[in-house]
Amino acid sequence: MYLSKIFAPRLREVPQDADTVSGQLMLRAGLLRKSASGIYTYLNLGLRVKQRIETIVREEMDSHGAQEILMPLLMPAEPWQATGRWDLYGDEMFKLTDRKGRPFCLGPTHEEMVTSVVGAERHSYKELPFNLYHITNKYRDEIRPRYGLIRSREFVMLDAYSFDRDETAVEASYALMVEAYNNIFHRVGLTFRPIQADSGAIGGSSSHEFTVLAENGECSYAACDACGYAANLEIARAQRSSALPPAADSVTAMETVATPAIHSIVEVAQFFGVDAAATLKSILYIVDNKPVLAVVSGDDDVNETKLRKVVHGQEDRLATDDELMATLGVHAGSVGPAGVSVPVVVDASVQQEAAYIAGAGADGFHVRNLVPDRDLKPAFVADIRTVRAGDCCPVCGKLLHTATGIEVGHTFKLGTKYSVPLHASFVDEDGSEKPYVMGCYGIGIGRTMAAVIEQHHDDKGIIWPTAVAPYEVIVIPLNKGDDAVWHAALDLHDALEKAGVSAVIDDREESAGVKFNDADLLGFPVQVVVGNSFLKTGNFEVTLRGNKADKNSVPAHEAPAFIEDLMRTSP
RNA sequence: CGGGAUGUGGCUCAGCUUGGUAGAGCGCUUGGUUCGGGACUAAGAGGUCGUGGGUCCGAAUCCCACCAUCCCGACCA
Repeated sequence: MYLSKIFAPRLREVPQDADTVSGQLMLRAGLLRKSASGIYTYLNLGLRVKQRIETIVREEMDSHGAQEILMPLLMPAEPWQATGRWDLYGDEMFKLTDRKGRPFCLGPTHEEMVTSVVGAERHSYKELPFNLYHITNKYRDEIRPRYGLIRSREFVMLDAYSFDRDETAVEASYALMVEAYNNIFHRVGLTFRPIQADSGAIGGSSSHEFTVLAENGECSYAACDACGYAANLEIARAQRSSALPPAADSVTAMETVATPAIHSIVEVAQFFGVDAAATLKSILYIVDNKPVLAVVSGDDDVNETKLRKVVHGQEDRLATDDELMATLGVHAGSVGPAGVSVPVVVDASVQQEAAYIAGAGADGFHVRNLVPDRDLKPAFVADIRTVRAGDCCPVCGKLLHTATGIEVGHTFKLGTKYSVPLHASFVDEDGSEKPYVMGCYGIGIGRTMAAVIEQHHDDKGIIWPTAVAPYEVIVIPLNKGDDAVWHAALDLHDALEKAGVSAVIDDREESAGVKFNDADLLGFPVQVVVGNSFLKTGNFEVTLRGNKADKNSVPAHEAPAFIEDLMRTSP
């Protein structure tokens, strides 16, 4: 391919609205153009990468027993209403109506659709298990699209759905998909780790996220290097390791202290001359329209996901100032946990026998010597704190660290959450109809592409892993005016193409510097320079984009074989 | 949804305070010179100044509304 013929307009300057390395590089290298916030056009080079990732995904899916289908993006509302997600998804779902006024949506995912398709037939247990997957666009009207392809409103996703006879059988289907996922992410060149995760809006019993380490990650997790425990911060557990409050003197009663203009935990700790760990933080939440007071150690943060689970809620949010006033008669800053009329959830790491300082439940006052065991009447005592770096691993007790990553894949065990409401059932051995036990498995293709760039770039540009590179080799003839150079370069290019190696030749009238910089920006794994050294010695200069220091001087006739060999032995 | 910012040739931005009819660099076209890490030179093309309205003799500039984009927040008492 002639470089001048590829529609991949490069940008010298960083586009103003790109907020991540991958986003900038995709725009700069001409892989992508933005159409609207969170909506992109894949230009040719970007499409090629996308297709290569999809090919790897298909190969692994097929070899792990899944079969490809294709479901519509535009879906009727009924199945969504049947599972309750029509409302649950809320504004995040792109909804529309047809000319007759019938409601439709642009699918944010496809559980309802596959389950309806499968449920329309009546299978025998003998035909189980089976797994259906497809790769298409998904639509989610994100509150705030961000990070280029990492959080967009239209995105390409693989999703696979397994159908099993029972809870035992689903384990095997799940394991198969986890294996396929591991293979896929290895093959595309990502370093990643599977972490335990919340199942969120999809629902279901357990789930894992496949997370690649990246600064621009949209997901935070805690991990233990000693035993391998890793979990999304939404659900991560830990042994609290920070300072403890002073032990209680059981005789001393709770005492109210005037604390004018003292609001934050930092101010409270300073005022009383204690560590933040000796204070309690009381925060009023509204969970499913009912108030719940969450109480954690002053140096901790409430984990809303955990809180929601404790009280079996669906949605939660912070109470507004007005609600706070109406419910507890106090402003933020003096909210206290003692003697309140709303349900109180106390974090399990709060010391029951210790003396804490907390808000007094009246503006401008705090209390000291609050002993939880004596002074609080919690509805629940449960783990509702967010894990922090420095906490200890819940499994082995070693130090936990936290990091952010990009969630590129997610696997869920769904149970019968969809098969029951959508009446998807099979006939079991005893002749009875039973709902399928389902699993679902998703991979963000565009996100994977972005993650690959996040992990494989330098200050010059992209460094594509060979497995997903839009082209594998770029041939750079310098001195285009010199016929010998040009023809040698073209011969190499043709020989590579004939050998099945995708190659680009930089046929432009540009100075050497421009060609080198563009080659580095575009990031094709192998660069071949045909220039002065060729004129002197007849050799090409072959380098890997990821290791420019190693220059290989290769005789022209040996170059194709050398390059193929080089690609085979490098990532 | 709240707060903030921005919107000017393809890109990055200046001009706006103090209204007088639009600029730079990059990119693009043509010619010449260059030719191993973003060359030089000459000549050129290219702009409804986000949209609509208002003020004014006159608006990119001032005022209002809307739209779009981005950032921050919705994370804490």
